[in-house]
Amino acid sequence: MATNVSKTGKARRATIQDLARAVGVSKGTVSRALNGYADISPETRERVADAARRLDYAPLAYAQAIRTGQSRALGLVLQMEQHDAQRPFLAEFLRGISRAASARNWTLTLATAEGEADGLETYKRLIRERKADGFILPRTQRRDPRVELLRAEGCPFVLFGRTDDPDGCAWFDIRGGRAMQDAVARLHAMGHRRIAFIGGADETYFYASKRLDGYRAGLADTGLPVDEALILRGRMSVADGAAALDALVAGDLGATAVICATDALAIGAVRAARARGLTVGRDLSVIGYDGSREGQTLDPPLTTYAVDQTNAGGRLAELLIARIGGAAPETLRETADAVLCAGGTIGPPPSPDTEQTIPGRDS
Amino acid sequence: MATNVSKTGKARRATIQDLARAVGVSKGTVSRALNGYADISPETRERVADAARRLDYAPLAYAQAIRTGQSRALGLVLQMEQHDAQRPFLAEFLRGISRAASARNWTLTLATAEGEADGLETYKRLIRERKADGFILPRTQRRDPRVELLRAEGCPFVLFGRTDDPDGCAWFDIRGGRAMQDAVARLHAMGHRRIAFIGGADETYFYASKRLDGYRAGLADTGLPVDEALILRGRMSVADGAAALDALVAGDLGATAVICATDALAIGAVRAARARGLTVGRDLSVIGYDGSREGQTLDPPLTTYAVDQTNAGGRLAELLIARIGGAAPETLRETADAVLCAGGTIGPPPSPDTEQTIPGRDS
DNA sequence: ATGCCTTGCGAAACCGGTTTCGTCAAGCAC
DNA sequence: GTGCTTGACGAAACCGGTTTCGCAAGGCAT
Repeated sequence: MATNVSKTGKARRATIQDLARAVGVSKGTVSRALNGYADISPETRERVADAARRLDYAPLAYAQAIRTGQSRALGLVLQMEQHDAQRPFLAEFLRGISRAASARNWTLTLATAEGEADGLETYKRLIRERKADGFILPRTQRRDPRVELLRAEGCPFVLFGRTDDPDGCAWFDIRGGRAMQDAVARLHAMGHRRIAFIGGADETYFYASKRLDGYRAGLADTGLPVDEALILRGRMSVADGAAALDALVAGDLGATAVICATDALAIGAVRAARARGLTVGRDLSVIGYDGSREGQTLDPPLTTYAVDQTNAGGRLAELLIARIGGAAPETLRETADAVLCAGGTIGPPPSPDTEQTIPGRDS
Repeated sequence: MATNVSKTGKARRATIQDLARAVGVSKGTVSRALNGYADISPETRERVADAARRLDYAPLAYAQAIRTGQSRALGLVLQMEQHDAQRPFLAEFLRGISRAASARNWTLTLATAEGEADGLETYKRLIRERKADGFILPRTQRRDPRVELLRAEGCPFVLFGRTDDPDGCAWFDIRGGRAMQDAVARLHAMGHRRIAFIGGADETYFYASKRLDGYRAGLADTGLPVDEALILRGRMSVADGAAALDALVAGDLGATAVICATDALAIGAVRAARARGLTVGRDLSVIGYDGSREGQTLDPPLTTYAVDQTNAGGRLAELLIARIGGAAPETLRETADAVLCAGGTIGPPPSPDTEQTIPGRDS
């Protein structure tokens, strides 16, 4: 009559004791069997595993945590002041993390913060109360106070992006610079010779500076000269993109293509170009970076480099779990490339000169 | 020399034992003092509180959980197939939850699921392993399998929205129907007499049916007849909105205004109207619902009813914590209204008749 | 047969809290 | 002064796991 139903009639979880009784061994043996200790006979291990399946037993992470100090929870703190960029991808990013975490029976603990200072306080609180065993740090800066804090606290973490001082850091990064470089090559191959760049003014973020570097590298690869006048900076909003394009046209610098460090900038550029009566993809080529939904709902859709946020979240979760497990950070560094997402906003340059206007010359 | 620094030199958390020693009482007394038991003298309580502050002591939620069964974690499962609608607001919604939760020293455990079946499995897993003490259910359906599951499991939950059978349910809901009703009244006051409605085809969601009800109620209030031909249904995408507007114009039903159940539909309607050469806000009035960013970046911005997602998340967290604390669900039911967010997409109807075309008659 | 090493498991301590129970001293009524 | 109640706290059990330690049984060499 000993069932796992309490007096209230509600089904009760099986505990490790129940399992031990069912198998006829001590609970210490059950624990060691489930955790892969070597001093358990294969036969006993098998019987324990069977019984666990039958009784639908799973250990409580928080009960384990009290002894092991680990609660199998990944931490993520979203800083809400960074509106624009993070928002569109959030759901996919979370999906990636959550999927990878659940697959290994970890969970995701999420918090939000209102600014940098509040963010740091939030990390401290979560660490002090051990709400997470480690953290994923989105949108890293070149010099990132969060990294310094977590390093000092001895708390495991993984960067989404990179930082200037890689000491003790594990990361997953998308090589945005490489995408910019590829963009230059592509546009050059199409015939463009005056290629402008609209990037972020704020190079405290690692990715912002890397994208500009990539643009420069692309010019170097193709042998095009760097013209600083073709490099425009703004914040990362749509309006900034529009303003930059206006400045570019007003400067009359002969640019036939514009590479934008983000889709938001690119969307602004496309709008401003249209407002001036230019047909994007013919009179002017525009290429973005992000693979945002908004860019794809443009008509024609924006040519851009898409980032797989679900994959990024998943890899970050895996890396962090490994890091918490004790792997050396140096062994936990991965990068991936953004992939070109063909749209309709690039094409050969218009033909002010002879080259492409000679009839019949299409060999 | 007894400090809270371990051999490794890393700062160690103060435990309840440390605190007990510092005050000179037993750890049971400390626990009871901190948890507000009556059998502790005011003086002792004060000394314990002081020492806790000095030692920067906070109990570990998972150590408490092992005895109390509660880990002070709110659960949220996002179902990823519901792309469009949930995504734009996600960050703000999470912010609301997280803020309210942290204020009471709770945390948010987040998981994602790929579909309804996977979602239910996810809830089961989280419940079985007690990863959360209760759940916030976003996007409730009229008959919601999650509600049935949680009810059966005896696990506390709060709905964002409502459901047909309110038994045992706590909720926070935005009265979308009331917004639709208000929209009709407003348009009627401007002079519109033929007001169409573009809504969702799928009335398994409570809110979809409520919005249509609201539209009908608005017509009834103003004495306008219900013309079923003016009620169009689609899924909730931009394309559906465009298709519905096309159908409306093709039907030549004399509609001068369109109320849309979501901003996505409204954006589609605006686009389709423009494609036909209509000036929205003059030739045709369009009004949406959601307060989405996309709607506000239209030019002119969409007139819509905005939902405060941060507040919704916050209220839901509060209600759920109260529910977990044992409050009766009937006492935990709140509603709020969406607020009109004035844009430029509505105006008086165009004047096919004399009324508004008589020159000089602008008294 | 003896001694030694290995294998496999039980017993018990332990993690950091909560809660029950018992007890001692003070206060009060008589 | 005695008996009873009350207030305030300590001791210890407890929650559900993990980990250490010790020991018995069996195998092997001698």
